[in-house]
Amino acid sequence: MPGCSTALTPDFLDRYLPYLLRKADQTLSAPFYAVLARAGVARSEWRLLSVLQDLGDLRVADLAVAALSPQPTVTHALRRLEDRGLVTKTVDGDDRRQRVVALTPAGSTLTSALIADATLLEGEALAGADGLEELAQRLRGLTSFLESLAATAVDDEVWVG
Amino acid sequence: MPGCSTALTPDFLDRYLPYLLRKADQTLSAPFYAVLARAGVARSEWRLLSVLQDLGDLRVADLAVAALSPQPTVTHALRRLEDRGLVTKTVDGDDRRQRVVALTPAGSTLTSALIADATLLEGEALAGADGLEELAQRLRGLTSFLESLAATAVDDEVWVG
DNA sequence: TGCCTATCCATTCGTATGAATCTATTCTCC
DNA sequence: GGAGAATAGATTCATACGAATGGATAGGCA
Repeated sequence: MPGCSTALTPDFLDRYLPYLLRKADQTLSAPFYAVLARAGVARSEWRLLSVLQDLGDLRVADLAVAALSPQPTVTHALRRLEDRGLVTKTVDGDDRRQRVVALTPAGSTLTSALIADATLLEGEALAGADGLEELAQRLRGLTSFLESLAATAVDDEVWVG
Repeated sequence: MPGCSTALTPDFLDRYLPYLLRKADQTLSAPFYAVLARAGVARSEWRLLSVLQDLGDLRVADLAVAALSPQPTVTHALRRLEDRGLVTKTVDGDDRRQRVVALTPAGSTLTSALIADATLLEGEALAGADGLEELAQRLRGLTSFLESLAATAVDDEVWVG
């Protein structure tokens, strides 16, 4: 008999934080993904647009970090957004390797509308849920805790290996 | 001058729960993704394997729901896993449209090892962080809250539209 | 200055993805 | 029991993805 019908690791997922985080994200984001589809904006593109609107002009590398995306994915998405006239890329004056990415007025208008929709939908979905600010605070805290660990680990590598 | 150098929606992302959830997930999961890459297991495949190990044999549709993946993505990934001898698909006796997916012994062994690694890495990363059980509890609560809302909305559609 | 290394971003290229669609099977109701 | 609706999952196909790599520029050092 190939296969085992009994779970050998019961409740692993229910305690595994990445699974819980992803599930909460998907459940919460699902309605907004429909908005994005109607606007013809891919999720990877939305991440770039929202970061640019939030943080202002950025270099490609910083954009990749902030948008939680690999750099080639960012470059590909930027080309699509540039073709649609939503962003511009200009060579940095000081360091000509760098490209500064900026929203165009059209891009900013579209992104503002999307952010408004996202905020509205999030508000609707979370109306009645409590302790959200604390949840957000815990998530920020967890992430910065993990990032500081990673930074330490990198330093160790430099010293040891 | 195309582009606006000032952020028009400052701190949107820092308050937007899906962004915080995704960022926490990626930061926490990064080390394990390296393990997966070494094992030659794609993330979409890992999600299927871990669900099967956790919940036991499942139909394709249930697997898609539990793995948070679209059904065609699941079917594609299952073919790859079947080719590698890690899962089997058998036609259900009662309803011959349904396929029951099960881990093979090899699949179960591999998945157990991956889950052990995931658990270990998670433990290392989170050592020193506190309030994790409460965070997990809040995430489970948030997700089930959102799911119950969605169920209500669907019911409303049935009654109204 | 000239060379070596590091960094930034673009490009290549094979693979994964998922919306739309199709086939097979089951259910419903007359 | 037969027609039509509903459901499970496979397939198609255009596109996105991202690991690996390349080309261009900058920085460090003899």
